[in-house]
Amino acid sequence: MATPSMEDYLERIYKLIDEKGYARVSDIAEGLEVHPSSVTKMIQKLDKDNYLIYEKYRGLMLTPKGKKMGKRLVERHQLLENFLTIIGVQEDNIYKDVEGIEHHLSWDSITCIETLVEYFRRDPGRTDELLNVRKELEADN
Amino acid sequence: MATPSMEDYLERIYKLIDEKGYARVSDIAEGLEVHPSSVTKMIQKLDKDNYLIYEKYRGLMLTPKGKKMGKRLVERHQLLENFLTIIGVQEDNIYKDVEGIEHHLSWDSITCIETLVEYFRRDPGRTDELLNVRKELEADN
DNA sequence: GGGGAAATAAAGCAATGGCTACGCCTAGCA
DNA sequence: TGCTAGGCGTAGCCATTGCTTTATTTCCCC
Ligand SMILES: [Mn+2]
Ligand SMILES: [Mn+2]
Ligand SMILES: [Mn+2]
Ligand SMILES: [Mn+2]
Repeated sequence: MATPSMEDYLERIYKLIDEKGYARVSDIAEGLEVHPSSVTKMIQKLDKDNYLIYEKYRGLMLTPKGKKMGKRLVERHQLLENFLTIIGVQEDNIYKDVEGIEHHLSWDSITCIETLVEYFRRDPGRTDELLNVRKELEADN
Repeated sequence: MATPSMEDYLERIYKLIDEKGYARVSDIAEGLEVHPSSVTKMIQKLDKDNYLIYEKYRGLMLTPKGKKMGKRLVERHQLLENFLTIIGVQEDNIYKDVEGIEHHLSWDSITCIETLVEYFRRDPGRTDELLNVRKELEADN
């Protein structure tokens, strides 16, 4: 099982490879706001757990396992951002909240949230009605 | 700011006082599945942070701050359980997921989830429609 | 007053993951 | 082709968190 931090690294690495074709230590470090030496250490851990193949000074390649997991992690993060956006959470809170909760939800829960997001996507009227509920609750207090 | 573990202790303490009128070290320990010495230590920390007033061998009393926070924590936990239940997460996953995410959501997010739960509560037809979306998605794959 | 249960203190441990300092590699330029 | 700057890696260290073990203290009730 990957720790929260391992997931954050893997997520970032997958995204970098997806967008730029490669993931350098310095880019990972910058993205996660840690020092490069921390990245090297974590990469070695991810290698040991077979998420990627690492060659010193040569870069890294995600294994099938790492690719699959990375993809899921990136999608999960995006899904949760969408979810919080839909239910009306303030922009400035979303990223931090997602960074926190993403590591603590079962895949069962993720699937259910996916369904929920799709539910609101299919009929924008539903979002309007949700907003109405919100307004009523605010008026009440 | 309280750490996740501090929140878990405070939540449990509030609940015990609410249900039995008092919170003994051994009950707290049992509920959280830790040793009594761990409880004593954490109680001292909570005392230092003014969530409660602690007298050795005499028990503890929540301060207004502690009461207020404890109440919010218990309600937050319950809300999140309701939320996951509504969207169709399996019983067996709910407790663990809630235990994890509850510490990582802003109060803004909590409020929005409250609204969402109320949205489904007001019209059970909405839950049915959500279930329909789910079935369609399942049929698709 | 004594026995036993409950609570506390002290010490230490393990996991995690960050940082600093310094040394090593290599791409790319001179 | 050799140098070197900057990227990368290693080693050692530290902070945090929260738990355990063990030993001692206190309380309560007989
Ligand atoms: Mn994260
Ligand atoms: Mn993320
Ligand atoms: Mn919890
Ligand atoms: Mn809880």
